[in-house]
Amino acid sequence: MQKDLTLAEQIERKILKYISEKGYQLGDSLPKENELAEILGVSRVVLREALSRLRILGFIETKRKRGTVLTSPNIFYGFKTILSSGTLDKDSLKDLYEVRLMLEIGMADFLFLHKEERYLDDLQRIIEEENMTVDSEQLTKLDIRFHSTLYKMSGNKSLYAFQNLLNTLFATYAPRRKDWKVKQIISHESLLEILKCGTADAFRTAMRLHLNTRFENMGTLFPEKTVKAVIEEEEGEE
Amino acid sequence: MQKDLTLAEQIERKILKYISEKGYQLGDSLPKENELAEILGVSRVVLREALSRLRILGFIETKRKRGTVLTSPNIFYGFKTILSSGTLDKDSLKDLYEVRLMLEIGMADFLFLHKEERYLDDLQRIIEEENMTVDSEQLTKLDIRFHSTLYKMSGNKSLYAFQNLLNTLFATYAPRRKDWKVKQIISHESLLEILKCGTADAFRTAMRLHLNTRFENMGTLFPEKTVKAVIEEEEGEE
DNA sequence: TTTCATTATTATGTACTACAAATAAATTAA
DNA sequence: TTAATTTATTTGTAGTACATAATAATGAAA
Repeated sequence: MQKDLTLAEQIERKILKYISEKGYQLGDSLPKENELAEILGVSRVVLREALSRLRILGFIETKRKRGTVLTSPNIFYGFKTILSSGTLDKDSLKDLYEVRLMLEIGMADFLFLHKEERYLDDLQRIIEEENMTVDSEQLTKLDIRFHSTLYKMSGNKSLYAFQNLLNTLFATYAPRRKDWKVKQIISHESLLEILKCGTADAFRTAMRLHLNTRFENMGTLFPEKTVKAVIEEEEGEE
Repeated sequence: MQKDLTLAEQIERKILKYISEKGYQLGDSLPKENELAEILGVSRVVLREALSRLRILGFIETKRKRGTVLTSPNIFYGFKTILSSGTLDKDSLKDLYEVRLMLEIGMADFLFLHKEERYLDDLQRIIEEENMTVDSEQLTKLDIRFHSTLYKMSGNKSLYAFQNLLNTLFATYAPRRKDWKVKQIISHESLLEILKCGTADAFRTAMRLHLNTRFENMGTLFPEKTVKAVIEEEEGEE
């Protein structure tokens, strides 16, 4: 196999193995660094590098004196760093933009699965606020809140976290056109109406139409897709 | 703000800043560790920890003697580690399972946008192979290939990489029921037919029906959703 | 001169030690 | 009992030394 792993990377896995073997739960504390280093048979420097890697993935949190405690790994931890580093290439940016559109259209079934009064009320309130303002900036905020509420309503926590990341990303990278509100075919009211007494299938169609401006803008937002998506084989190897 | 960042984390950002300021391109080499440590005014240990963090995110690759070279950050690098660590909690697993369903239904528009003969031919070939076997394992492989081809056809490279990860994940965590093939309402043939001369809207509906077994199985695959998705505010802070 | 094997160089990888800093816990004072 | 202070402990940072591996340089043989 590929044994060109650095020691720190090997230790990283060993720690994960150690955690699962010992049956540690979330919130539990690991042995202190000196002990763990001895247990795993490496220097503290290497151990710390391994711990650092686990920390960036959200597996652990460390505090002085308190030690190393297990936390729920946050899938989007590294994701966030990359997004905020500004080094994301145009293609990846466009990819993410597309993914968001897919998700909003594809989440319909789960919205109906987790439909609750409180969410519908929230949406209703947002719509009412929208009808009371003409301020472009305010409308944008309300629009984000509307869609954000949908993500929350989907009952998918990971998805919600993901969406929050993308919101901040596209707020800077993909600003809206001035006329986005005017050109929308399907309004938020219509979407809410379907949510209340329609079907998932109808919602998908409506959402697709609602997002028409986003689809249209894609060409101008991400003009030069140079690499024509020649996807080479990178099947999931261990 | 939150200045409780460890020095290594600060240096991590400083390095990213340094890279962009110096105008380094992909493939370029960074100064060697000793120099960079001096430039940034920290010890080599801290620098190495920062570099390690960047390496896990895919920003850099390091090799003995050759040094540190810039690489394209892989969004799913950390993702992969978490998935393969086996420490992902049930809820997150279910979340990802759901996300995949959303994506397959929501990708319709992009399939029609990037429709090409070669993809349709690929799909056709897979279907023919399916019709020639009754082996359950073989059919599963072909099913994965069919859907994988769709992801590729979406023209979204990131999405395709993501899907490959999920494939390996759910192959172990969410095995199929014996009768999955029998109970499918919409066949691969039908999907292909719609791709050839249908609409995105029709494809969405068809795909939703095609995935009906997946939707049904979700309850049995992920029984105890303990935490009732009480999503606390974690808006995208910097 | 070309080719191959050997040696030297160099940058990363690992280890050890020492001390700084922060904070939970213990202790003392009010 | 409560608040302030000290103590002990654990992570965070730094410096140094050496191991290891990959490249570059050297030299011998064809």
